[in-house]
Amino acid sequence: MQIKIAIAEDNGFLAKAVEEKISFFDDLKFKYRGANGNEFIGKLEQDHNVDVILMDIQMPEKDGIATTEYVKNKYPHIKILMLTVFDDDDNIFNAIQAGADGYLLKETNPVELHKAIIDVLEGGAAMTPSVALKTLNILRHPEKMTSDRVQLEEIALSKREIEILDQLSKGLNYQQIAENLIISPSTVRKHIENIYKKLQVHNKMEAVQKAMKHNIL
Amino acid sequence: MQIKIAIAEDNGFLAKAVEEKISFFDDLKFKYRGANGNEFIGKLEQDHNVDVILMDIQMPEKDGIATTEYVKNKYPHIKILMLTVFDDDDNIFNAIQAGADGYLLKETNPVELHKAIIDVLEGGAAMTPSVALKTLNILRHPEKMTSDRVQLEEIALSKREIEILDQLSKGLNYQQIAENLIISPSTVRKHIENIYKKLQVHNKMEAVQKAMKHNIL
DNA sequence: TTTCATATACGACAAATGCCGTATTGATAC
DNA sequence: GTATCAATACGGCATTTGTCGTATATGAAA
Repeated sequence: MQIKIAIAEDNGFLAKAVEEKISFFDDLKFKYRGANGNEFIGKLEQDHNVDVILMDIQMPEKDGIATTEYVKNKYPHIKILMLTVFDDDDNIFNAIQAGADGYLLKETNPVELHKAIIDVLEGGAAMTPSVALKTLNILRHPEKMTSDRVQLEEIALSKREIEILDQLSKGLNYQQIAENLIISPSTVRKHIENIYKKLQVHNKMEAVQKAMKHNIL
Repeated sequence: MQIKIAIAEDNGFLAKAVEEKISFFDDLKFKYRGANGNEFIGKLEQDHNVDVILMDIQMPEKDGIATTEYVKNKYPHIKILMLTVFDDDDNIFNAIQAGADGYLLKETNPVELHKAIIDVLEGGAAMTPSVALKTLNILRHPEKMTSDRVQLEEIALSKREIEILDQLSKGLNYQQIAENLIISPSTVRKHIENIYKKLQVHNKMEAVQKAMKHNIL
């Protein structure tokens, strides 16, 4: 028996790309697509013999979060995989609250998409590593969940800089960080100098505070 | 460059099995194993040139959670993957709080283990679908998180000390704090000296981190 | 009443930090 | 093919911090 899949996605090109990924696998069958939340729900009401829905978040009329909420309420057995370009905390959190069974980024390759579909049908959850990381971060800072959770402007720290900032936040000094990362203390200092410039701060504590506020740490 | 892997696992057979899984891949290199938390930490102190640690939870002497906490504090750059048979909410939650970068069940096959190792090294998080599901469930019921959990021993800081620590945490220096509290910088320094003694730390960042951990701030 | 904790304050010294240069290499972008 | 960025690395210098020791005043606890 083939797994029946429906797509909710406004962008025609992206929808086609996803359809194509699905077509690679014999056990997957694309049924229909809705170009926005309301249109999709309309089609679903007509034909709800669907196993998995691949849902975009940003859609006109009714967005993916609201649509997920509606569908999960009326057809709780249908699995929903969010498939989106947005991987910010807010969207992830809201999608989970709405009842999504997984959260994938659009760059996900066909094999991973296939695996994710199987995973959710077997009762698990699926997420790309970067999203998994964000859910862990939310779990690590429960106090932030209740609060407003306003998304601040992105601050572009490099991977190395975040690594160093993380160690700074633990109270390690330049020497120790240098040893851990197997680089020279001079380099650590230079990295920190650059971090300060980017965050517009002037000492370790301010840097860590600002980073936490922006959910970088 | 090969990825250097250490294992913390008390059961010899299971440790061997994991070693074997690792040996399938040319880009992975097994370095050493500790049969309990303390033994493992001993070896790690000798040789911390390790990229990823595969950590069991249930171990004598010092369990995987406590060991993870210790390692993450001293070597925050080293990635830790929990590899265990327990997939209950408490263990998952505690492992995440301790700083684990991923949570895999022992039945994980070599290919998935390999992918998980790559994922965490690339800065993501890795988890098996059933665990991912549990984290989503925890996120869906945040009210359970606020409940007691683990209350750490009380630490008796005076009112003045807390006041100073609070300002420290904002990134203010001695001079600024002195002005705010209308006392001499010398006094601020002495207070901070006393705070360090009480918290058994040696710099601002550690003091603030410890205070936050104990809900003083 | 005497001890203890707290808050106040200063001096000295070594270590760490913040801030300014400059410079090379490799990867990515245009 | 060149410009930009990330990561690496060093030197210098003023400031800040961490750790001593010492000291006085006050209120609470023993």
